[in-house]
Amino acid sequence: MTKKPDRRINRTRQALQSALIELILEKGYDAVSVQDIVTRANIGRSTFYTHYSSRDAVFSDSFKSLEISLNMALQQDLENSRPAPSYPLPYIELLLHHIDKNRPLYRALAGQSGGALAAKHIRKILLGLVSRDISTRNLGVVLSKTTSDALTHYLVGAITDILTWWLDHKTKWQVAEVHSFLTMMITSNLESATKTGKRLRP
Amino acid sequence: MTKKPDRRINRTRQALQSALIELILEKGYDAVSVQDIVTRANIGRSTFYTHYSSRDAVFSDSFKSLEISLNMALQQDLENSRPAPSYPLPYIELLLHHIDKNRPLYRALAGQSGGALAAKHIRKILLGLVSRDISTRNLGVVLSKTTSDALTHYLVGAITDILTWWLDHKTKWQVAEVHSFLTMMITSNLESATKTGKRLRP
Amino acid sequence: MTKKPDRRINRTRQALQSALIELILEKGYDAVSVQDIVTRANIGRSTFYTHYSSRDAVFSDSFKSLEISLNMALQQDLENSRPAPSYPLPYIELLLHHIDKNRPLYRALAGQSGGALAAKHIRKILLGLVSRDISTRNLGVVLSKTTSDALTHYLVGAITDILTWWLDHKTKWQVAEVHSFLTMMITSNLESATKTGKRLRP
Amino acid sequence: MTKKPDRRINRTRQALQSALIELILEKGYDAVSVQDIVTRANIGRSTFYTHYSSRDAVFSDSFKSLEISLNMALQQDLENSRPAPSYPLPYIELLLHHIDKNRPLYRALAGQSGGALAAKHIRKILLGLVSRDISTRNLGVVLSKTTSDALTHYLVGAITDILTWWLDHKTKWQVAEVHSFLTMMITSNLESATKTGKRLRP
DNA sequence: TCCTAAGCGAGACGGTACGTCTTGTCTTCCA
DNA sequence: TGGAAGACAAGACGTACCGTCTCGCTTAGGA
Repeated sequence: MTKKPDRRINRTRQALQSALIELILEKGYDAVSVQDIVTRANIGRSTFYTHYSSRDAVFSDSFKSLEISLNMALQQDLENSRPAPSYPLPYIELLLHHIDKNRPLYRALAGQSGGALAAKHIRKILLGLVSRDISTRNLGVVLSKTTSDALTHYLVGAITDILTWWLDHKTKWQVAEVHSFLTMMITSNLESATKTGKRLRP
Repeated sequence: MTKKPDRRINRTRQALQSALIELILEKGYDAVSVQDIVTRANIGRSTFYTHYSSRDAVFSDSFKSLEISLNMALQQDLENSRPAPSYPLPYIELLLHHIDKNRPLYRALAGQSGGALAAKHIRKILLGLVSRDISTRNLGVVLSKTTSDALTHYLVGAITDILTWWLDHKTKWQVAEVHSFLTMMITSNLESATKTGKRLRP
Repeated sequence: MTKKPDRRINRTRQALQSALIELILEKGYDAVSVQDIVTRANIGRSTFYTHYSSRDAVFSDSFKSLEISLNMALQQDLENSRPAPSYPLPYIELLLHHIDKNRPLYRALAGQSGGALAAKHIRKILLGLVSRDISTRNLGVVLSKTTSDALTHYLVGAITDILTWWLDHKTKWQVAEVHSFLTMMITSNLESATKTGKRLRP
Repeated sequence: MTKKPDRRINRTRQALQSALIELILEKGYDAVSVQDIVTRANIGRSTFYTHYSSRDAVFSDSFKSLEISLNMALQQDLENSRPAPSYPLPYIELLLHHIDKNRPLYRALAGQSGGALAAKHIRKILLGLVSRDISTRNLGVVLSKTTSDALTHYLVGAITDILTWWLDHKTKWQVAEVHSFLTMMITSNLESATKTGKRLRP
């Protein structure tokens, strides 16, 4: 028999996450201490530790909600575009819009340990999506496991760096332009990999 | 008239750098404290701070020697391959060998704040080299400044992620295979960018 | 509504004070560092600083208990001896006994910065008592404010130096003998001041 | 064969002493470090330790010159007033003038460890003078050794405290008034001691 | 509706590491 | 080659966080 959870718990976690985000925007991730968070959230120090093991855990939890909604949207998008996606990686656009909307937060994270954490999460999401994409396209048939792994990492690295670069140069390009650029580049990589794979395994 | 520097200074810095590297290999970057370093190096705490402002500064200094020697080698390589480099980014191979040789160190850095620092340095070096490469190939003529910037970051991100990935999967590929894969991918990106550039600016 | 104080606080302060006294007796005041105290007391360094601002503050606090009990005893004594104290400064005897009992501690303080601190406290106590005594005797009526101030400091200085001298020469005199000597000297000063005062203000 | 002392030595010591005095006047004794002194004096750190063992040693050395000149003056004064000094302790006046002239320095020392040092020196001088004075007056004949010791410390303590008190209350009394007050008090103590001594040893 | 378990704030506590400061020794370089 | 300059080892200082803990108060949810 599962007990009904105390509803205060979510209130507390929400308060901590909000406080953290506020503080990141104010001072940057690295300057935020656990003490800062609990003070801002009007939460006792020990209460913090009953919910989270560290500042990073709060951040990851905050991120998880983004992660879930993003994943859901991407999933949706992926299914809609079947069976023939006219261009590769349709979910990239979603990601671009997500970053565009949360630019102040991502800017406050940039170059700090929170940035690395966020990048890790995004990379993880992308890795899953890109690798599935590559399988779907039957590139796996013509590529060895290692090669398709490498291809995946190549693309993920390229995309995340473009995102990071774009984060600090919004003025230069709109979402559409970044998207178009990435589409072009990724397409060329996919084609090149296909050709080479075919040549190697006729 | 500049004063002759006390030769003890270099001895001290060398001792600190060696101690740091040793400790990174033993415990991982994040677990190494300033006190650990000075204890291992038999250096007084205050002496540490007369030479470096932080642990990261020691690490960056250690890295600088690598950076210089790498840059020199790359420079050399670049000049030798003129006027017609048969394949793009000849210096990539050097980088791969460098990482292959220092694999234990890079592994100890991976995922820790030292890893981010190292990645930052390598990224900086690559950014310089790749952007110069792109100019040399006269892609600058057919590409807008922003597009060639994006291309540069695309390639740099792709390369660094491949390096990171390879760092943890040595068994899969030898240097030659990584090099060949990168050459293929980068070539396709460069060609694609050229074509698109030409189409846009006939 | 006043908050109930955490009872751990007194435990901690008591531990710090005891540790300090122990260490003074072992090494002398000046050789005792904050680190020594917290190590001996099994107290965290930061906890020390939440309670006291320095080693001297701990010592002053230790002293305060003596101060209070001494003052209370002196007060008591003063009231009992009314209305006609047969000899001046009856509380001196108490002070002599106090020092006699704590001789090892005072010896360990002598000549060190703790000695100066202790002397300052005792001087302060004496200043209060002597100046009140002088007022009580109506010397204030015949003496100007400045003269009675000077008289107070004259007597306080004389008494404290006798105490210090006696501290290192216990063998020579017992409490009774010091007391009798001081009574004689002080009496002569009080009489002389009275006469002179009367002569000046008939 | 005694070596001719290097003239530079005195120059160096003089520089260190002057620097110390300057710094005491600027920041107070306790805030002055060895590094401060050598920096101000334009002297190398090791050179400092060639000449003095500590900051206090420099101060004592500075003081010694005062001490010598004071002692000489006192000696002179003592001889002139023979065989029948009309009032006790003629040298007190000299001391008062000395303090009056160096008031800024003594104020900067007050309450700090330098103050204790200075007081120690002055006390030592006074002890010598007072004890000789008491012998001269043949009080030694009527008083036991211990009693005359006690009398000496009683007077010395009283005088030094009056000096300290006066240091911070210049406005109240001029040298003459302090001198007259001390004469009165001391006289009464000497007479009282003589009477008691005679009564005890008829 | 009460009452009991839990969530919670407050903050004391033992620790660890920090960067600064001062001391006294020891090495290097220069005149 | 002797002494000034200053690099160095040592270690205390006061600060900032950390993660654990103890303590009462409040409050939600089941009896």
